[in-house]
Amino acid sequence: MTEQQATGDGSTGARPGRRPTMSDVAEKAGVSRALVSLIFRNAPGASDSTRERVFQVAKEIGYRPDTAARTLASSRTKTLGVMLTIRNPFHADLVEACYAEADRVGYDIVLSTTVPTRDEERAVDALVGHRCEALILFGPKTSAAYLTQLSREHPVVAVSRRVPDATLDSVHTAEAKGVRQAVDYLVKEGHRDIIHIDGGTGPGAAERRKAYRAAMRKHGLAEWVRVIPGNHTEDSGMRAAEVLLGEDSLPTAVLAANDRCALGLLGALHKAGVKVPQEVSVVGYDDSRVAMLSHIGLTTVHQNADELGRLAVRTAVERIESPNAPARELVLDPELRVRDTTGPPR
Amino acid sequence: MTEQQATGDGSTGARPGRRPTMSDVAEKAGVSRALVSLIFRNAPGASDSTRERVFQVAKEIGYRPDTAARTLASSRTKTLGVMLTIRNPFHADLVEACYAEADRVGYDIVLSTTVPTRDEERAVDALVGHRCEALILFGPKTSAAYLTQLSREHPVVAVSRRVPDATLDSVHTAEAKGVRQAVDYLVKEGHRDIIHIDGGTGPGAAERRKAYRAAMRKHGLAEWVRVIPGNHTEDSGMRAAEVLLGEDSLPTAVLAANDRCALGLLGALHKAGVKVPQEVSVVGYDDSRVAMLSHIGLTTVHQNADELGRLAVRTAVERIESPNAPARELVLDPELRVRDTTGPPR
DNA sequence: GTGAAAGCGCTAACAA
DNA sequence: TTGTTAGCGCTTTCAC
Repeated sequence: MTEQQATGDGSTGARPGRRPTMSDVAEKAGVSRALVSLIFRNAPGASDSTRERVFQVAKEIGYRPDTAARTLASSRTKTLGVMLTIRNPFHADLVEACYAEADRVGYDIVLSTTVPTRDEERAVDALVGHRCEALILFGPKTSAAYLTQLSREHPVVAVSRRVPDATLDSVHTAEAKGVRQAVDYLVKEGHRDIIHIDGGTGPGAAERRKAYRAAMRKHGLAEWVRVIPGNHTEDSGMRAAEVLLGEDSLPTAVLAANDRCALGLLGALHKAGVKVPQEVSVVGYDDSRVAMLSHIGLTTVHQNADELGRLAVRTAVERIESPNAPARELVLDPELRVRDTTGPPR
Repeated sequence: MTEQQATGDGSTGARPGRRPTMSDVAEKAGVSRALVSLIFRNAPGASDSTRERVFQVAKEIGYRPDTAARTLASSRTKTLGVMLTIRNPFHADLVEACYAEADRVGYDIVLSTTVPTRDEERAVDALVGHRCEALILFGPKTSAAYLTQLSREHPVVAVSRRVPDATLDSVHTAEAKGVRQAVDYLVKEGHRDIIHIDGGTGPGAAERRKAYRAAMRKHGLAEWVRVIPGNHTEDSGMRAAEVLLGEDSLPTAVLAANDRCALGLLGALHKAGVKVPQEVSVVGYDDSRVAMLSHIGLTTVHQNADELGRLAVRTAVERIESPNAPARELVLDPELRVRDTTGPPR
């Protein structure tokens, strides 16, 4: 690393001076503080010309409303809290959809991510601390008990996770249906030795596992059922590949836990010189936009992120408005998207 | 979509009731409010047993400190604001590194992302509204004037973007060095027809473009210089592929704007049946972890995200502590990582 | 449109 | 350890 002084005037301009308040704006614009408040909330009661002048002055002196003060003073924050895992590309798709819908319905969004050093509980605490009016949790892995408790205190919407017997709203895809489509398709192509890499405790994993077993049984393929432990990361795909490559023969098809897992698997297979789909077919799950742009078109079960995000926000807002309405479970249909990583068995 | 009532007790438990405050905790624990405050700030002055009891009670009644009130009351928030683009996988790497370092130095982080419907200015406003003590901006594309103005009002650290003559701190990679390494390597492999897909207004793009031209000239390859317009998304890689595939012959090597661009390019080339690296060599830039796990090992210029994030936080904190110190520019050396998308020309 | 006043839930400083 | 006090910057209500 090299360090150099920037070529500027030798010091940052950042004056530690007092940050401008609403009073400063009011004074400079020659109006009352109440009026400024009203204008910034864009409530009716100020003329257009005054409005404009106030905004102008605010800009000049660099005034920005203080969210903390605003939050504290008003009962409402008009804010939705979203918990996500920043490393998950599918979550990025969801976030974009949430913002779009939140804009439409007049809510702000605050983000809180889990990272290896920051668990879900901390992420949620941050959101609650910011007084979000509802929490939208992307694929929470925490216990059902925790979720239930949380939902007693705040409106909570779980995305991509079913919470059986829940007192909270959830929005997710019909996991079983997606898996069934994938298995049906593979069987139709002629596959029998179809294995599944498990998603562990990841969202939807249990349903997918169960659906895989059921679908295999339905096709009279019970004896071929095999579930390799894993999770929803690229790493688990790579590990699964290691396991498989260490055995006498490869299965003819693999149903990965999700796209990330499939990507890891593909990478490892490629490195080992295994041809996809000629030697092994691989199916993902999610159809996150990044996966779509992967080197090779991944056959995967499409989840409609735009719709999922939109519904999550809509559900959250409706829950805020009617806290006592019955809990709802919104289920979207997935859709198998056949692309280039699948074909007939070798 | 299907909608069903959850199988729970028919209603969310979310009681719209008052949220517990510090006073509630104090009362229930039989101590003073001041003591509770003190305990939650983990300041000295309470016995361990009291501490424990207070936390216990807080948990029971579901109390969480109110960030807004806390922020408003105290002059400091101990919070760093990070602006990112959620769709950018490299930013995910940076965020993780920032959290790790922030934890170490006792700061919180609040995230604000740009999405297609939310520009950088809005993202920054949100951060400032939350009274972040410093702003860390990942690859800001906004004008230098805006950044300069902003840095007059708040400590600002720009990551992955040089701001010439700046009054703000920046942390980035020596772009030119990375590009030079890539071109040197390609030339050594025998390439001459090396083109560059431009990163447009993206962070580092101008430097990379310039360095590409310089490196080509240095090798006496000035007549081969060719820059295709683009940006830092997968899409631009796909578009560039379209352009190239529509011409008489392909270049033998492509230096993509970044990994995402390279990924898009690879996907499109693959679909068109073009073999990489046999027919075309492709080099990315960033070495984001996702790219590493791509189907094929991408040759790319590695930027040390962990170190970049760590330094960004460190710089931000130092700036908060000494607002008038001279602005600094921290430059990390990149490193070419040769993997599987490059080889000798056809 | 103004001006005043109360209060949001907390911090911070003080005296007890 | 306790209570008290005075704000933090804003919203909200009210009379003007």
